[in-house]
Amino acid sequence: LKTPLKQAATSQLVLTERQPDCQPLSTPPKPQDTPPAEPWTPTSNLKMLISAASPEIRSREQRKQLSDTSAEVLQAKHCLQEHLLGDEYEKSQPSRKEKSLGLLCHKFLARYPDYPSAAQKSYICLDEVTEELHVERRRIYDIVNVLESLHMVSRLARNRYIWHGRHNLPQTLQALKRVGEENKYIQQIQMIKKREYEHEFEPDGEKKEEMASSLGSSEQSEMPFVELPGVEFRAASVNGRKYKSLRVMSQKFVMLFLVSTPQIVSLEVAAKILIGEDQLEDLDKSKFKTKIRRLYDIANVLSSLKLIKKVHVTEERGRKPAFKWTGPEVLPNIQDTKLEATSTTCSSPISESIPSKEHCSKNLFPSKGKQNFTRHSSLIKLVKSIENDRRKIQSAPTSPVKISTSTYQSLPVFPSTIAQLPAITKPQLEGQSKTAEEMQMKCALPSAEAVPKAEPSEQPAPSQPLGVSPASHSSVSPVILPHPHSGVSYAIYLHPSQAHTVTTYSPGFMLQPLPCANVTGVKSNSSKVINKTTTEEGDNQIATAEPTKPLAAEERPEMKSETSSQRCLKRSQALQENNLIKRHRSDEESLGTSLTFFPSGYLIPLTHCTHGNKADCSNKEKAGMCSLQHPTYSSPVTGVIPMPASELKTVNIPAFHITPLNIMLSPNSIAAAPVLSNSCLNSSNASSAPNPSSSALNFMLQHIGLIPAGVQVPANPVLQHVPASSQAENSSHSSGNTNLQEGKVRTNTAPWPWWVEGEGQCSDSFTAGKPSAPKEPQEPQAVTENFFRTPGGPNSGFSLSATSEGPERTSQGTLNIPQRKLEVSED
DNA sequence: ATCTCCCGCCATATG
DNA sequence: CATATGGCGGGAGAT
Repeated sequence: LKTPLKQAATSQLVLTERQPDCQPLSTPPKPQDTPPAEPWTPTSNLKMLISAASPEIRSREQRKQLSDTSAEVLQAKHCLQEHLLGDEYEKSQPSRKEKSLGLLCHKFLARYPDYPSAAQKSYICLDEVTEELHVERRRIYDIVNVLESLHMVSRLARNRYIWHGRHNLPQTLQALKRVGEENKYIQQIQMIKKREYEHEFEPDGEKKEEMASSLGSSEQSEMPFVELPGVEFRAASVNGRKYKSLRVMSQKFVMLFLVSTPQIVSLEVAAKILIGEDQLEDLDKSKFKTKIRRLYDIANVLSSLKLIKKVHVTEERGRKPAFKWTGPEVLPNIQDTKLEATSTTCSSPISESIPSKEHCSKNLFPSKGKQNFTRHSSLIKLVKSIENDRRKIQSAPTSPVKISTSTYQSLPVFPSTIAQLPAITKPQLEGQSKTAEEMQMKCALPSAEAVPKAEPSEQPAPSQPLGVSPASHSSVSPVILPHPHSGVSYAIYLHPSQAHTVTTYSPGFMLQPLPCANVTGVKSNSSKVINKTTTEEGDNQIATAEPTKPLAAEERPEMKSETSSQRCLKRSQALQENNLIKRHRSDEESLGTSLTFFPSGYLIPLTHCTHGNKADCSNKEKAGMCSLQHPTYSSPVTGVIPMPASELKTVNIPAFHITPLNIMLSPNSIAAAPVLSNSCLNSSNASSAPNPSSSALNFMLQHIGLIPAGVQVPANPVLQHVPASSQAENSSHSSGNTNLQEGKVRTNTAPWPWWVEGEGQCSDSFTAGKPSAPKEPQEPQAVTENFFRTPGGPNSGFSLSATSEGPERTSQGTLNIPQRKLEVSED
């Protein structure tokens, strides 16, 4: 019986504490029995206590535990008791919530820096984690799987994962968004909603067929895991079809957010769509339930990552659980050109900006032997064309994707959904990029004076198992390693802050297209920035163990932007333009200084340089490449029209710049590091690609040509139309006038993780002040959701436009069906 | 009662 | 074969 359990919990812990040797708690709690090997040291007990008490304390203490004394233990105990007392007489500990995946995930995340520097690659050992976090292994898998879907971690081998942190996030999100668009999720969503709607009226409309057909057509039966250039799944082995669930489900779930306009997705809809993809119209109820369960699991993790937040949408039916995207905005996918630097932080600029197509590569080549997923710039082109073709095909009214069914694990021949190109391996880039100088620069820049902080004790200097790249890393890496959370990472975050000054136009964006350009004086700036950041943090910083945590940085932009967001629009653009110009100059200047961050994925070409002697070759080539690239990426960012090709050529960017970039680029993925040597020539498709530079050029040109003038102005057409939409939440300015619309959104802005909210116990020094903040903004906002936007008729192929163009297009053909009211309430 | 979602059995995959 | 992974769904807290 559970009841006894609860009460006993506390006492149990206490007891256990003093009996190091004895079998822990054999009493009520089952969990205890399980841990066989674990030596129940006072410390471990302490940990438990702490964890029970509050996350913050726990994580903080956890690290320091190395040399605890009995005194400490007692103290901890004390605290715990106090918490208990102060709180509620005993309704405490092992409550279900304390075991929630969300909380667990937080603990997990607390162990690693959001933006680990290249030097601090952390490895995750599941055994350690499970032990330290006191959880069943199974749970960790849940977390890791979701993280994997976001490319925040990747599996190395049994029991081993690498932590990438959020570096890849922007890239991933963009890729996901793109895939989501290609999958026409929007339509699917609308479909479902429409269906519901119809159901209301007609007792049992025979819409089935309609829906079935439409849905069926649009649904992709298969949708392999979306990969990123540098983060493929380790080992082809991992390719089994089983790679379906959590991982993929998670990605799909995220996609839904990214594509839907009010960025709110109800579980119900999500579940239906996800099911739909797996099997046609399966009205299986139990299946639905299961799906929902999984979605909750995923949602919990995503919530911990603060990518989404739980809300409730209230419609006619009643209120349904839903989630709202609170993560970084993802720039509108401008068709293939994806050059925009979506970077959140300068740290990752590079990675994110990699051309979209690349993102989309999937890992479908199971059977094919190892097949390095080396991506060639030349390939990109190819891919692109393929993609286009595919789209066209897909666009066919009927069932586009079906083909791919077989695709699942067979032929590379069929590019199933998106181009599954071998990706340029990030590692490669990394590998080459890592030059001693770079490293040094890096080190220097991020105030080496790390904050004195207890850090993950272990950090087992991993012996790089993998060949090439690792080696290079390691050799160089000795440097930094200050503190995971401190130094290096900071520099990175900072940029974004600067960024918004410039890029204000998109308020909620965490990842602004950063003004990479203006980053010139990194060093000096960095220090400044840091200060800034810290100050700002004060307000709503999460009471995590590490105050310094990057998270703060993320949130920053929002706040700032809020204040002046609107007017900034204009200005920002102007500024951006200026920046652009500046950038060029600065680039030159900064040669010595370095640390110029280049946003874009334009690095791709660089890859080629990989082969041969890293340094020299790369520089030369890079320089060339960069020149080409440079204009390209800049334009998207700024919203300016792409420069003429001629200019592209002319622009010379010193090789140096590149270097820095690279660093940032490849924060992670040691694993990959495929073949450095033959990367260029590599494999299959290479044939079509003559030489890198030329191909790159072509690529570029193509893009330019392809890019319609309108496209580049991301400015979110959607937002304009629907002011209150996604971003409405936090922006005070918007709230006022939004009332014209029908629905209401009650926003209860609570920055805190939901679980933290109610708990008085949590209030530690940190948390104490918190509660107050969240409450204030309870202003109702109006949001109207365009549920039924349909791009053309049911059969009209939206293919071309929709897919490639993104939002704008979609909205054009929009057919607004009765807008429904919906009320979104948080919590 | 409904919403959440933890727990852990057990099928698979991996080594 | 022993383990590591990870579907999956019962069923119990939380509301």
